[in-house]
Amino acid sequence: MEETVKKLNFLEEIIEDDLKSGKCSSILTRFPPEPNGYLHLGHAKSLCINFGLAQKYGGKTNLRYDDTNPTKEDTEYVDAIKEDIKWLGFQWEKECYASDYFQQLYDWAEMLVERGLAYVDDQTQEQISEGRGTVEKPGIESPWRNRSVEENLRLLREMKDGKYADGEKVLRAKIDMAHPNMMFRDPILYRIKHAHHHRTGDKWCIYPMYDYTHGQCDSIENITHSICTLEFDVHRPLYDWFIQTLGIYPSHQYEFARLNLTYTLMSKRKLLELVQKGLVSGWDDPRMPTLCGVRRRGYTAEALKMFCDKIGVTKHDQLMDIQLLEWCVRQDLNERSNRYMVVSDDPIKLTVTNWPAGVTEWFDCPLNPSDPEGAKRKVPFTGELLIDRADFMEDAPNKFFRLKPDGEVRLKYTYIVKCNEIVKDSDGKVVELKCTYDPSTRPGNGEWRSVKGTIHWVSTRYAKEIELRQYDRLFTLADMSQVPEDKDYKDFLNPQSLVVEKGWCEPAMLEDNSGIAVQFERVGYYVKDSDSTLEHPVFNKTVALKDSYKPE
RNA sequence: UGAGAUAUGGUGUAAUGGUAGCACUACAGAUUUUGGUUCUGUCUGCCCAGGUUCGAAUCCUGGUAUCUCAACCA
Repeated sequence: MEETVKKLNFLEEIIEDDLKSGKCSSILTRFPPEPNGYLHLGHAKSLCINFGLAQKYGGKTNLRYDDTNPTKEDTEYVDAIKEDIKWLGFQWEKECYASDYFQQLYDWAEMLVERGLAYVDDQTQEQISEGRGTVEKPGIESPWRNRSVEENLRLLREMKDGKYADGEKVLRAKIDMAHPNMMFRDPILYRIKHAHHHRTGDKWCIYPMYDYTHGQCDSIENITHSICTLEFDVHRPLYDWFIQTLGIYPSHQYEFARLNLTYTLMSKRKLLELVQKGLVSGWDDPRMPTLCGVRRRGYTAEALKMFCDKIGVTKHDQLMDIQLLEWCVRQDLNERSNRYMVVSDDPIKLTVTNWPAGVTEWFDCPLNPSDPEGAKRKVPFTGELLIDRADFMEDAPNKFFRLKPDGEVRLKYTYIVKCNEIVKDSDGKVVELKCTYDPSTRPGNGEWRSVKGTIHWVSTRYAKEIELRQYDRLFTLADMSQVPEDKDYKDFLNPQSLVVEKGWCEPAMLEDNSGIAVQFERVGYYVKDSDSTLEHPVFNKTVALKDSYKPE
């Protein structure tokens, strides 16, 4: 009866070692989004790691906006990011902004200039790029590299004071133009941008670059473990260089593999393009992999966290099968979501010929069958019903368990009916089924009788018309990070990703505000009522039935 | 002959010199008032080649493959 102890991932090992060795007495992590877009599934992983680790080891996490590029950032994003983090159930210790530290960062820049470790470069962007060399060829030094400290200081101050136009000059660190790590070939520290910043307004016209900012911000906040994705691996030596050179609190950077999902685009830049070009209705379009998108689609925070827990934390690239995410969602929703019966699209009328005219019988049906004694909803049964067209088949194969001529089927939660007669229109299309019900099969009345099939139904008298939206994957290419060179990622947009059709539901569904939906077999239903004021995510009913039924 | 990182079933993830395990997927069966859920079973795996060792996914040597880096983005 050994308890299976969950193994530590490599970050947990590092933290436990640091705590044990006394390198730090408690941990402080940070979540550092740039407010230039909405959070997506990839961020969920980062969130779970940064906040989760801190929670596990009794530490804290700061929310820090990496807002060093005013031309791309906006308060709209700042607010949306907070909302998404809260929705996931995480609480940050301090809300910080890189822009809070602009003055400190600038003072350090002057210090570097004074120590001969930074200079103002007058080259154009193209010249700088050329001078940097390539991964295989060393770069060459800028002609401005050896200006005097006094001149550099004067120029830097003039840059700050707005004397120069955008792009005219930059401040660069003076390290090594032949360094094997490209990051060290005199990285740019400051560039001129006469742009309005969402927080500092017009106070600054020079803005620090990421590499010059991130480590110092971590250090200022005393972040013990700065956890980011793998592509920042090559930046780490530079991260350390600034901290060492400045002699400030030694934060350390650790990297993990970012999350990739099959059929899912996870690039903020491209998601922004989808929004801007109107290919989706917005960042919260339920087909988007954004947190607000999947939330609208009915995914729960618990499911996302379960998923993040399952995918682990490693250092090699991962392409997760989206089916694991969907499994987590079903797993969570299966126990908690309310279910209702819905009939979709082009239904068939089912008349119960031996049902007394005008009579309605109300059934108490469980909202969730995993708790049969739990909360109930009232469902009206009458003599005229609608069923899904897919639930009837005239020439049915043996394995078809639903309604067929002379066959029996249970109308979920109510009676067993038998199909006696098929009514067709002039085109031969089935328009009505005349059935008889067996009163002895009423649940709770005597002995229980089993039939092979159970189908959903709604009463024509009480049914509410709704809009059924069926969502599929937005993209058709399994690995969206591997779009072929000659193709545009938008070439792989799935035209069937959203199918809207008419449907009818039982009345109780429209009174439900639980906001919980479910998705089965990669297809989810999302329901809007006719006056379009309420959106009701709903537990699907026959989607799985239809999809998993394979004739022959 | 640039630097760095990483290699375990189809996909992810464990193993810290001692029986390669778990989850998802797929397939098969049982149960079932949703063809869902649940339960049971099956299929596939240590990048390659040497070496050390009684014993190697793990240690050593040499290969190979993949990813990241040449934005005044983060």
